[in-house]
Amino acid sequence: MTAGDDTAIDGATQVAQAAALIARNIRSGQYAPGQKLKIRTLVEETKLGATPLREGLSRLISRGLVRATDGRGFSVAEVSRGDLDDIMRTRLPLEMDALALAISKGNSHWQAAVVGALHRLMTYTSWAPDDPYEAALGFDEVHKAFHLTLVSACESPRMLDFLDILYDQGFRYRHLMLSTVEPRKRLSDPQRNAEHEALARHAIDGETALAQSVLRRHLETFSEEVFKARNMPERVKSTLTAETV
Amino acid sequence: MTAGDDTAIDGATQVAQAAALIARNIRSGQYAPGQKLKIRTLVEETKLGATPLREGLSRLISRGLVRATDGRGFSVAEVSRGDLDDIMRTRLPLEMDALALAISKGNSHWQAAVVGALHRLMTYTSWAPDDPYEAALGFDEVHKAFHLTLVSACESPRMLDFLDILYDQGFRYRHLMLSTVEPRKRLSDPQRNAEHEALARHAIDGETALAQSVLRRHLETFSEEVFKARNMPERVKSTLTAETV
DNA sequence: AAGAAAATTTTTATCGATAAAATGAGGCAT
DNA sequence: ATGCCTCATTTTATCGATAAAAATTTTCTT
Repeated sequence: MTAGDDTAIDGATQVAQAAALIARNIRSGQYAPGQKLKIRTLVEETKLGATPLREGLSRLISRGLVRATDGRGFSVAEVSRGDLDDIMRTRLPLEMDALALAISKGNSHWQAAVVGALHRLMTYTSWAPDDPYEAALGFDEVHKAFHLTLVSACESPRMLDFLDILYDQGFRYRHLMLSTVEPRKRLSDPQRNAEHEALARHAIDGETALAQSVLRRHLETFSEEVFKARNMPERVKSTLTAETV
Repeated sequence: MTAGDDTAIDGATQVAQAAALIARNIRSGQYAPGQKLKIRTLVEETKLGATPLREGLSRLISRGLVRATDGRGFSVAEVSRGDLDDIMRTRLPLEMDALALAISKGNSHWQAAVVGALHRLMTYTSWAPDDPYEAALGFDEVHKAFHLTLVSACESPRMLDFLDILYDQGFRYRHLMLSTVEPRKRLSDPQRNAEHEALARHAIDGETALAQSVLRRHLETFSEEVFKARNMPERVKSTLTAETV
């Protein structure tokens, strides 16, 4: 229950520490969706000052993890079925395109990296930490690393950046799901694993169309996966209404 | 030359004002690429406090307009030919997909909005302000509004958000170009206008494939357009190197 | 006169205090 | 009770000051 574990990412400035810490606590579900983030409370939890904390929070806004309402502070971004669908729908064209680019531009160094990332992902359960919370966090990292490595050769900083943001947003849902299902089991879903393997193989073989079709299925089924495990509101507050335009 | 015009976006909090003001000055080229943004100077230019300014700057980081280096402050994001290519390359899959979605989901209300936005864009020169700087800024708004309206019916807040970010980043290049070429003329390029018209028509007619192919050409030629007008470094500093992954 | 070291000036990052705004709790008339 | 107003409390947003870190200039040594 202690939200701010003092495993502070030190060396960096306090603002960076604050942003990293808060981001991690949001991704991991430590800070619940919708929860208010009062600076006073945060100052006590973390040993950071109020000013750096505000700034750290500000930096997380356009990463979609934090919401700021003028005059009434910060809060954790909400979650909903529709929101997860939106994340995956946005990932789809970006990641499909980045994958195609990566396959066409990737050299042997990239191929080696993909093989390595896949290996770490497949064998994760064997070297994961015992603590289930830490294990889940570690899995996220390995899983994210795999997908990012796969597209890393696309040579587009922006696509990689956007994808990074979308992964971070998506991982919250996995954690919410994991909190009900037995962790160990979920971590090594044979179906998903097979997809990861196929994805890596096709990519390395230069089979763009095949790789893309696996990726598409992989992304399209994710929403279902998560929500058959846990019930969640279909819609939530005003996050998704039209005033965005 | 006075960077901080006091036409402050008031009502909102100082942080919001700061972010809006700085964003505008960066987009318009008022703040040059690479230029250092010292808070002390900004405090004098704008009538805002140091704390809100820092926070405002922080919020612009993940929008790609500002860069922060731990311990040595903020600076305006660099520009380069490669960077503009990256912006357009990232826009391509996102906007193509959003367009297809919008066409399939758009109702008559959306169609009306598209017609309206197109009309404002085509007739802009006739009602644009006399001051060339203001005129260029106004054109950006109308142009951005057209493209956003076109995809607005896609029902994906994230795609719209990402596209918004990419437009903002791209507009800097248009302004850099405009600073050498005679403004009036560039604003009503018949070639681009024809493309905008075709785009709108196909979209409204439900001709997804046609609309997409026009959009693709429209995006792919933009980089060339800009750089044949003004010379620019092919690459710049370390913005595009591989350490992003 | 060149280069290293020291001293000075800027500039950044952070703190603690405070005004302004929002929230919540009683009290009071209907 | 129900709705409305006032007052107390919490919380936010902002300021001014300061320690720490960088950049710049000066001084010293050879």
